[in-house]
Amino acid sequence: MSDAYYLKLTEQLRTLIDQNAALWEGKLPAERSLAERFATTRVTLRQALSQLEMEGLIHRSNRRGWFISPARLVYDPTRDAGFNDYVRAQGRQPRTAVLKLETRAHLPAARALNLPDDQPFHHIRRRRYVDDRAVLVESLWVVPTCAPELLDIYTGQSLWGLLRERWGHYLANRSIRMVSEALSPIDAEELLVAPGTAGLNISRAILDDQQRPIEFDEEHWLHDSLCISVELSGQR
Amino acid sequence: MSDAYYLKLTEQLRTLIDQNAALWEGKLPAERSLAERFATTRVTLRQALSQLEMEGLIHRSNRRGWFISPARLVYDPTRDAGFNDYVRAQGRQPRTAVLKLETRAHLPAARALNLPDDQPFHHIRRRRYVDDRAVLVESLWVVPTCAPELLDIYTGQSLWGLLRERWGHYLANRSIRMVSEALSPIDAEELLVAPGTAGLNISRAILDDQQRPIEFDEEHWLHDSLCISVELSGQR
DNA sequence: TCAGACTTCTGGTCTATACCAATTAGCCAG
DNA sequence: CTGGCTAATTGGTATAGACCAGAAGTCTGA
Repeated sequence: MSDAYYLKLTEQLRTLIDQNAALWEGKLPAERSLAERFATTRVTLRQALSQLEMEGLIHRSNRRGWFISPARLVYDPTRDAGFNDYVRAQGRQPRTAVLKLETRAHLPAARALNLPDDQPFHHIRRRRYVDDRAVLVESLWVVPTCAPELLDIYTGQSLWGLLRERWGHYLANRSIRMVSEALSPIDAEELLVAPGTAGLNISRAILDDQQRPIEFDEEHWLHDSLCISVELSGQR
Repeated sequence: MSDAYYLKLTEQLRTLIDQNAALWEGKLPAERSLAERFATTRVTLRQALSQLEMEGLIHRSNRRGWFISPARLVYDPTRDAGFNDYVRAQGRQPRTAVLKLETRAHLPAARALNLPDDQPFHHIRRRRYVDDRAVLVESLWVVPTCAPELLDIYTGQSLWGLLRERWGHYLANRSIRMVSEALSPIDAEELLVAPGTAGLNISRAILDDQQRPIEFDEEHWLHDSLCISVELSGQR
């Protein structure tokens, strides 16, 4: 049972990776050569690699091979510090690419904000990077009356900052949901990973201090690239 | 690329499961019979099943086969409502089994609470069930001076309730961390699943209102059995 | 020097098969 | 009906080999 070869292989690979991380510059040797080195099949080798992938030690990019995963980004979804700020605060390099700007209806957003099913939203879709690795894609659905000219002026900055400073919205009530998932083919492609890769879905519904709906957003993270951290003090 | 057969198979299985959920009483047919039905190999069939497993639609128990996963439990790790309470509030049946009671040092707990490495703790290890399915194992590490006779009187009730009511502790400062993981062989065995199954690690360090360390705990959940939900309002 | 075509390498997918060990189902005796 | 043994079933693991398409590296000609 627990004497399965692929589990031993997993351990051997783990130490091998530790030792040669610098030498390999973050990229593992080809599967075929690793399989040969351990005198096994690619199938079994891949089973072991998948274990390490689930642990978050390594990951693969498209068809380019296996890479050693960098340290996880620490992220507090309850704070509205901008992505750029807290990535830099951890000594990493953030980047954002805007993938889509449009206005249309979206059922999950409508449901989450208690609006009619055909309610239109300003939709922003963007991909975020840490040190040039794409780690998440997200879709933001903003109630148009809260930010009328949003799509004309948006160029990749912090949306919550805009909502607060330009339109004076007070993002008072946030309802946050986190679920592990398998990335959809669409999300996976935008993140340059295989469809079905493990991910984490974080979505928020945001209302102002008078319970008026403002925004709904949905983030799809690579599971190995973040560590969620929440600090609570005082009340209750 | 996206025309892979196992992805189509995944979709076919998804609808097949939807249709026959009641008929099968929660347990899928044998892999060999499913593979035959779809005229493919067990290898490919298992690849498709693994996809659905990652999505959280199905799961497997030990060597007993594939089962349809029940709805996720909604869980707010920032509240200290007892497990039993919120499981019942969702119309499910909770159960707890105490696996171990001991006093010893534990490095991660000491680190998290800023105590010396050799600091001893009262250690409680328990397994929790929802509707008779084991969904998590957890270890609690309590500073002995905060609850001297804990191990003598503990019989499976709410630990936080005890700390509050019996010893008058005010659990004011909580630092929570959530990370996806692959379940260790030990955790996996205690949950009756295969080693390396996808899981979610939730750990908390708890201090009182004067920053005195009280407790550290670490939960290992099956990834498909929970939906984390946090509600925030007002401040900031 | 450089863009573009060609070749090689490599990961992604799939088939076919086999053995083991744990679970389950069936059978039999008490 | 029950307890225990046996046999069939089934999931977990592993081998060996194959093809494809994308990525990377190489060569060529302008």
